[in-house]
Amino acid sequence: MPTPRAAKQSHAAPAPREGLVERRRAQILAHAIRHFAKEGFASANLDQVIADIGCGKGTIYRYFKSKDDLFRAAVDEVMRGLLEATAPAAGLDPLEQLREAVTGYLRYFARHPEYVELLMLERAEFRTREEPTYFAYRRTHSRRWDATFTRLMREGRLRRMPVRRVVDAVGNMLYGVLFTNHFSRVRPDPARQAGELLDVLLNGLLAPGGQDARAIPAGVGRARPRAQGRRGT
Amino acid sequence: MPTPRAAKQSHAAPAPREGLVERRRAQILAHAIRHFAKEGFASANLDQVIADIGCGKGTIYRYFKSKDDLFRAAVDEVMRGLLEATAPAAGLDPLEQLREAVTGYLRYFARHPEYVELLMLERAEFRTREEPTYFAYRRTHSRRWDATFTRLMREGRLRRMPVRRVVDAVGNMLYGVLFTNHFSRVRPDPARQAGELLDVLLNGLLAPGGQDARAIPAGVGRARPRAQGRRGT
Amino acid sequence: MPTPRAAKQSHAAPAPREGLVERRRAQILAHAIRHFAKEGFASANLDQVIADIGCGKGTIYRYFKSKDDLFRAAVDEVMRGLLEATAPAAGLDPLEQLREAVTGYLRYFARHPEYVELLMLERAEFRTREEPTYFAYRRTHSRRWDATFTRLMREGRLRRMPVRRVVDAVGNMLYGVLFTNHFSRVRPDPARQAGELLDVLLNGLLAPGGQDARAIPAGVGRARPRAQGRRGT
Amino acid sequence: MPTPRAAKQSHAAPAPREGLVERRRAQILAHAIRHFAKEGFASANLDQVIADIGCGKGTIYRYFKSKDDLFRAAVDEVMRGLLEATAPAAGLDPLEQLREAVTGYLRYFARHPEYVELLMLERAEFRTREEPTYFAYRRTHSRRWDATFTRLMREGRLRRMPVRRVVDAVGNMLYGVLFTNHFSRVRPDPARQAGELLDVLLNGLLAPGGQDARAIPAGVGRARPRAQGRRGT
DNA sequence: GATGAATGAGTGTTCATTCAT
DNA sequence: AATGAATGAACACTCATTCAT
Repeated sequence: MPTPRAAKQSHAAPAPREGLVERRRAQILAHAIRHFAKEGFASANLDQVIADIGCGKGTIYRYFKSKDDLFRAAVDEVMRGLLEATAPAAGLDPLEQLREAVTGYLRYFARHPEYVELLMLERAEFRTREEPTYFAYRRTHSRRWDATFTRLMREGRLRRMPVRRVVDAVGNMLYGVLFTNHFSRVRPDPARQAGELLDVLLNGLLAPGGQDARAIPAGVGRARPRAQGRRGT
Repeated sequence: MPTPRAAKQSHAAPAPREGLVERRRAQILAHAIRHFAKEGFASANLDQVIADIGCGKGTIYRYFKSKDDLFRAAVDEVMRGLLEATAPAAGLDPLEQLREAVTGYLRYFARHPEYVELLMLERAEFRTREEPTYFAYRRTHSRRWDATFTRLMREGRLRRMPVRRVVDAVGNMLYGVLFTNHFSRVRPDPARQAGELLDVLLNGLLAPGGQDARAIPAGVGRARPRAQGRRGT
Repeated sequence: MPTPRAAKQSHAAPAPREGLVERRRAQILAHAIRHFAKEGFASANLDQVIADIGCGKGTIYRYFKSKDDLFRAAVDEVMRGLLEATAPAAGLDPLEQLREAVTGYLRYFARHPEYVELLMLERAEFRTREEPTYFAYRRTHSRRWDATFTRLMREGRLRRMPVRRVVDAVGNMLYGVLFTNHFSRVRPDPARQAGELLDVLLNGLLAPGGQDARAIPAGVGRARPRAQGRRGT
Repeated sequence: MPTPRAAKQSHAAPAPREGLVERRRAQILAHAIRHFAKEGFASANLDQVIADIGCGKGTIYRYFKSKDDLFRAAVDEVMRGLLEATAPAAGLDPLEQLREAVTGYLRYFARHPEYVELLMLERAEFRTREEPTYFAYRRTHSRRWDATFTRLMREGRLRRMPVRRVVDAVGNMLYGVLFTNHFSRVRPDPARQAGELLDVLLNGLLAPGGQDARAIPAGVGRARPRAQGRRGT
């Protein structure tokens, strides 16, 4: 008993079910991410990807213009997820918001270790691209926090310093933690690690009221007597 | 009495110019680093490298077993330099030593921006290797600081916390700064940046004596109501 | 009811021309045999092969995994033909069967002189392989004759001796003739040569009833007084 | 106390001991034979040869013009030995002489299995050469036997047939045995095998006085009614 | 829409040979 | 005579991309 739509698939089926195209794309993307993460960009073989998916070679090229394109889409997908995972929760105290975002960030990569690989790969492979997606993302995204931190300084809760420095401090720390976690075997709990990390960042390493406080680093950068050699490079 | 070196040759004299081999190796390495940094590992073309050097193709293979081997040697070279650049200066106060090391680190990569590329490339290309050279270096190298930080804590100059956390905090921050510097156009002065960076790390972001001090982050990690399960993807 | 093959394709039709793949494979094989025979394995250049065929380089690799693989396939092809050419004709007297097989063998290589080259090449190039294809073929194939010769002995038509010796005598003679024919300029008629060859093998070289018959060789192998030098080997 | 010849070796020693050059040549040749036999011509690596010998790369080229030249010399060396091993013993009955020569042939290759490899390699590699050394050797060498066999026929001890056929029969059988021995695991005693082999060759396979004697093969070659099919290749 | 056979540019690597010392 | 650093021609193999069916 043919359905009404049966006739039109007589010898070539144009989208039998709605959303099939979207699902195909997502399927390809998922497999591609796995392969890229595992093999690296150059070593990843599209033949293996299609073998995994079980489709023909040409099919991938219906959805993505090229291997590069596919890779970019994969990275974008990762970033989209990261943006979602670090979206500030409304209605919370700013510092709580920050803690949530940091936790979200750590949890995101803890759940998808292969995404860390993608981040590295992107930079390694697309040297021509002006700026890696991750840093583009970070630059854009971090603006969300500028106002927050500025306000906290005005309220006297944060020390006064260029707001960029605050944002970068958090961003850099997170980026470093990302890879340290990835390469070490330990898989710390994201929430706990977010707490420890923010504890250091907010309160600093020095003992409170100690002799060094506000002393040593303040001296830094004053005189630099040592010769720098050929500055250039 | 013949010259000391006369005896070792039975009746023939190869007698290559002394140090020629070492210089060749260094020359190849330098050119290779430049090319890898600029093109990436996979895209780097050995034909171009030899064209630059002005030697035959086989020559490279006299000094390095393969392209991989050449790349590894390049990374090792970078690490050797980094170790040298961050060697703790004797006779300084520990925190001054730290400041010197951080400055050395930043200055090293400020002078050789292409080395940052190498670091990324290594991770991207040699996914089979258990641990990237940089992290192997860092793990080994950071032990040098364990004793120092432990003592500072005992003396009450640093807050008491697991020493690993301190070391990682510095390492992660540096690693993050490395890439942020690299991808942003700004090229801050290493000594100044070391100072700012340590200021944040040592003193923290919070205003001294403020309401938040030792409060917010402490609360972190207490309750984690959300289910962690392995959420799927 | 759709055509029988309609069901197997969901909604797309690759539908390659039937037999195209097989013909391609055969075409490549034929050209490869010619090239290998003419140039030898190591010197044979796949670029020239594809130039002859008129296809792209990758095409060969769709059908054969490597140059080695291609060569092996070429030798196998030769052996397949040889097996066919020497298949015993049913219903003939055993000695007539033998004559037919020998003729078939000689005719096969007389028609395809380049196949002799392949046989030599295989041995020369694949020293790691336990046993050359030709000898593997011969070992297997010669079993077909064991029963025949055994019966002939039992019937008193052949002299009693280990059946292996008979089979080997024929096989060795044929192998020798193969190369002698190949390297000398004469191209004797296969049927005539088979007759001459079997005449010698069956009747022997000695004059009938002569003084030497069953005498000289019988003495062989009795005492071996001469020193063998270092036996080793 | 310097010898009179001491002065001339002041800084380069031209042939300190007489015969050193010859010994060097022989040494290189011996190592080369081993390597060629083991690896094949194309795969044999001169670097390994010199490593084995313990001399410099250039040295080989002082003694042999090229790799080809070295290989040819190696084969010639093998043939020289074979000629020696099969030299007819004077004062023996011709059939005894033959038996001795055959035994010598088999013993030679039994002692030096790798020489068999060389024979194959020569043919495989030097396809341009008109005639392989082995067959050139055989052609020349076999003339030694023409007179002998002719005389035996005249004396009625051998059946009358073209003398070439006799010589070839022996030569082909030997060549075949050579490889059969080489590829099978059995290592028969040369003298015994020579006896068995000559027994078959001289007395034939047929039972004496049997029905088949002088019958079957005689009919061979008469009419060849069978169609040859597509003659070409 | 889907397929997979065909393509060919691109490149790492080998190794016989040369020659300055 | 001997050495071994340098050379560069040669070649198998890969894989992203295309397109006829």
